[in-house]
Amino acid sequence: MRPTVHDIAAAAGVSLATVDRVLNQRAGVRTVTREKVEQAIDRIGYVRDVAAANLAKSRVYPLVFILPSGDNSFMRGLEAQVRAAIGRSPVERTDISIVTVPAFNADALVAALDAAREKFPAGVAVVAIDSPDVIAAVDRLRADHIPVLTLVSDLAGSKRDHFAGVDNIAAGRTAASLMGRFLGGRSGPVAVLAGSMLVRDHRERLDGFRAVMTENFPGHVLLPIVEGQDDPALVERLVSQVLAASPEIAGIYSLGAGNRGLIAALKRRKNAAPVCVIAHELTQHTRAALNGGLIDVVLNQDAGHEVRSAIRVLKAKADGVAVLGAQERIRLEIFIKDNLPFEQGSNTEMPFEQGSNQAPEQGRQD
Amino acid sequence: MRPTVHDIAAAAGVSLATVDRVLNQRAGVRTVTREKVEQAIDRIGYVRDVAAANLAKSRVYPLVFILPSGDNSFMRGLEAQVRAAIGRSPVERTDISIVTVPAFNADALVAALDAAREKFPAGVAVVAIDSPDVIAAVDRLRADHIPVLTLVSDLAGSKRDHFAGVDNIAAGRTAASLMGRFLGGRSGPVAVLAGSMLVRDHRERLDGFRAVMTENFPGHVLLPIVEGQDDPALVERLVSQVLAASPEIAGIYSLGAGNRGLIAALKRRKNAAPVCVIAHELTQHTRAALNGGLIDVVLNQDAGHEVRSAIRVLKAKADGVAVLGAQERIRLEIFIKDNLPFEQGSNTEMPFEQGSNQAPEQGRQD
DNA sequence: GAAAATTTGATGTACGTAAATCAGAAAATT
DNA sequence: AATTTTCTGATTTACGTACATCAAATTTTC
Repeated sequence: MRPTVHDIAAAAGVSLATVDRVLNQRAGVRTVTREKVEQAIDRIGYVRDVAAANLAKSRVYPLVFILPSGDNSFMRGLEAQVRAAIGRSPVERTDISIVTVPAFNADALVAALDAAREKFPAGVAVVAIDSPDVIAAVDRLRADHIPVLTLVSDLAGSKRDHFAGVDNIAAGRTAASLMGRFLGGRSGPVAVLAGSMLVRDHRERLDGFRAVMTENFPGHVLLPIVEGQDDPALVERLVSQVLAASPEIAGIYSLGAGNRGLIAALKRRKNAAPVCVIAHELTQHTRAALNGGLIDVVLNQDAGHEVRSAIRVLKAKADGVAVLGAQERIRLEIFIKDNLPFEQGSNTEMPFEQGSNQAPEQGRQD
Repeated sequence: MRPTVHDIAAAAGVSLATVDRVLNQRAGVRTVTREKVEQAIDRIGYVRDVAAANLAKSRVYPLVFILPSGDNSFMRGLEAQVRAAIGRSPVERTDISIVTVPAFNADALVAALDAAREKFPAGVAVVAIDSPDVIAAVDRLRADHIPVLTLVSDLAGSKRDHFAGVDNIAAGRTAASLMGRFLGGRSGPVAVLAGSMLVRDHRERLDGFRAVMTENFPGHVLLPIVEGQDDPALVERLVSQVLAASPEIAGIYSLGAGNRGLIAALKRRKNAAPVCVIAHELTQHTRAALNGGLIDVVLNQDAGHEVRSAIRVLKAKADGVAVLGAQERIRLEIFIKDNLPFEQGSNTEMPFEQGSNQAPEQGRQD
């Protein structure tokens, strides 16, 4: 049997009330007594039963998610995952609010972070823009002991507690490596399409891509970076211009969003030499393009996993408990036509029949 | 506030005791009363507080993991992950026992399954061998209402509740697609190295690989399948023979284990034409070979994720509650030299200081 | 060495559910 | 209508922790 607070009391030779004072750092315990209790705690290997503690506290975790607004399938998918988490709130004891701010606007983000701070939430998750003002705003939250987690794009130099997102340098390197090998002997320049150099994830992807291309595939010239602001309409115009200007183009690496525009531009480009296209984030559009052969590789981060991980980590940070590092690693998923997962509709297995504890007869629908 | 059993009682106009009888399907409730209660339950949207219920029940989940024994890095890694889960037992309320049986031995597996059944565990996870006897043994467990989960290799035709593993047909297809594209213009036959055709995961990988190779890359002849029994020593002998017999070989797909032997054989093969090598499972050996350029791609399934998912699913099945399908999808990870994750040592972030609920000062070591 | 301040103990209630007991009410059977 | 059987209500204890209150013991201060 796992030791309880009573066992601590007995082991330390003190009363339950004193154990409670130590465990929950209440005042009024002499240092000697506190040490006696703490020694007993790790002597008998006590670990607080978080479930029971939360029950007693009627603990809820008010969390704030700050996401960019705008017409961006990936971010809207991310928001949908947060909404799905809101649906699980009663079970997970969370109270999640979503705040959207204009994309690539540091001032708006700072305002949102400061507004969140006023409400003293148990944690804040934010898709960060890399700027000193944003770093300062994040550090203000941390100064108030509010855990902060960066989502998708990190914020180096800040005091944020955790980053839930992929290794974007590795993503860029992977894209370059696959691009180079897929192109094989073919020659021709390669275009890189980004959203904005203001966000760290885009910069890191570019750095990784450029490093591997210049080192391992110097035969392919990199065309000047195109910044499409993650906006499908703008992306389409810009890509069309690039394709017209460089008809001998061999590859395109789209490291940001707005791929709808990229795909539209590619579709209008008939009877020309094949282009190797690598894009980020699996959406209905990139999925269709992958199946249709317009895109060769999609690099993806699972938004659902990111959101669930973010919530787990923020709750753990709020409670001051450790997180399982391996579990919270966000994988860079590589999709080609052949390993596309089925589109998931309703994604629960074996719906729960209220009030039934019976083992189900069967349930095989993976 | 989330509704409780008391709210059900009030809403249905019955007593708490009756609500309890309905919720836990105890005898002695008239059908009309039961229906009245059930209607009240979904009218007010009651969801059982699993944490409180487990607390009241002092519930523990005895689980059995049946794994193949033998000198196989992947399986030993899987076992290590189960042991790690045993370390978390007090927190997760599990009581896990590990049973190892000789690999590719259906009779031994059946015996282990039947032995597990005697102990009436809350769930059984098994790395399945595809055979009618094993299917029958699994179905005997299910007949006793014991949830069964197949791990790594599935068991079609059985009544198993869930499969925790990757889509192996997609894995084979992915390997073929990458192989074909990496080979580019180069010609030459491709060798396939398997463990045994007795396990379904190996067969499915082969099927997927073969399908894409013959359809999209008919220029490459597939050499006869080599079965190395996942045994490094045997694999080394067999691969050396193949390399000697077909010096013009262009690619090798190792879809099973025992890659230590493959790597050793490749190392001994000096100054010959480059071979594109795709292998499964990231171990210290394949990782080193990937970094060293001996292997081009490693397809992987995260053993830690598989084990944690298996435990979550078995607990859910034992309680008859729904599982989050998306969360339990085991990803096929594709590793090339450029996206190898850092080797994880101790994998917890911010060790918990006993008895402290304080927010930590900082913690940035991703 | 007495008063004041601090520390400790004892005890009770609460969180939401499970499980048991026993008395009483309502049905079904004769 | 009386009896048996089945169903329902009321109440209590428990799980492990949090939190509050008040009394008693100990230490500190003057």
